[in-house]
Amino acid sequence: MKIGELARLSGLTPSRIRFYERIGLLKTVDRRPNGYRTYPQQAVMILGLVTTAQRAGFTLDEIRTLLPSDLKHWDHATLMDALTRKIADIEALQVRLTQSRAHLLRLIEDIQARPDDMDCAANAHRVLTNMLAEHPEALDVTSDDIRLLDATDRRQSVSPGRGKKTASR
Amino acid sequence: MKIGELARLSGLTPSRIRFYERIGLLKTVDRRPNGYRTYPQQAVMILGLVTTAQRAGFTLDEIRTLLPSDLKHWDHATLMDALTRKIADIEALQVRLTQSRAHLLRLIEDIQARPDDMDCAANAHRVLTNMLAEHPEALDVTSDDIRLLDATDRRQSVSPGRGKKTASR
DNA sequence: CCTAACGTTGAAGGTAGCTTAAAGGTCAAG
DNA sequence: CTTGACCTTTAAGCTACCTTCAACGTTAGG
Repeated sequence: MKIGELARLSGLTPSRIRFYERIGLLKTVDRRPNGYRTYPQQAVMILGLVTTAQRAGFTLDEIRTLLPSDLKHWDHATLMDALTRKIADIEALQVRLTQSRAHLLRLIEDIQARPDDMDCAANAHRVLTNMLAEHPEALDVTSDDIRLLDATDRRQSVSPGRGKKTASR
Repeated sequence: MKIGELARLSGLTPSRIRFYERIGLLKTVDRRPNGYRTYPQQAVMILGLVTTAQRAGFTLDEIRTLLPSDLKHWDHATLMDALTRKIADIEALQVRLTQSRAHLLRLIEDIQARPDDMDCAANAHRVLTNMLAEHPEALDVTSDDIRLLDATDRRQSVSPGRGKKTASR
């Protein structure tokens, strides 16, 4: 079949199919005398495999190293290993997402939990401080630093502060 | 403070801080007579906020539109809306990941469930067919098409198939 | 024969979020 | 005075995954 038909059958664009060929992902392609590419039926299955693997989170590079030239001769051990590691990756990502979600929920609650006697600016400050205190890993900042920020921010200071590390003139 | 110190306090590289300034993410910056950038203490908090928001899944573009120039004057409604939608995004992603994970697990099981009397090639074919049959959305392919592939693959056909444009919808 | 649809190529563009390079100015210490 | 750490700029590069463009050849149908 020609590239257009393969595109229709696989749901990919011709440009994408040619791209996959260029990067060595689709090797089952011949040429007709007129220069047109011609594909075996198998190509549909290969492309389906590629997009499926992509949805599962594999990069094209990974897919290329896993994909045998002949769909019948897989490297069983390598494949199983890759699948297992990909599952672990997914699980790690799920953990991160769960944390992010919880973090956002806490943030929403925190914003809404504004004491009646607190104005918006002070509430903003309170929420921000809580948030940054919750994740000190990213900020190379000690609790001393947080307290310091706290103070300077409250004073709305833009003047040359003279803290410990913070005040390099 | 100068950019080096801000980099140390925030945990970001100077280039990244300059980059954020260039794309309008960090506007609290002045210049000394010698051309050096100089930042208020607040900048540490802003950068912390940016990286935190990034970890939560916000793009820099989203962060820019949400970040007020003054940390004390947030657009409360817009912010809450963005947070809520981001949580929904995360949940959608979690669903997808759960599906991917389940899919990979099924795939592993399927590969291992090779009947004793089946050779590797046939098993590979069986697994592939199951897999592609499971996700017809991506492939613009009917079960008829699958059966077709099935057949041609078995016959190892590479012949000039001017196959009827089977079910090209 | 003409036209529309299809095919070919190589190069460049685009997204997101930075980093790196090149070429230079500033500053404090020894 | 020199060294080295710091600062400046613009431009280009990088990863991943394609798309788009320009310029051109081929084929099927009327």
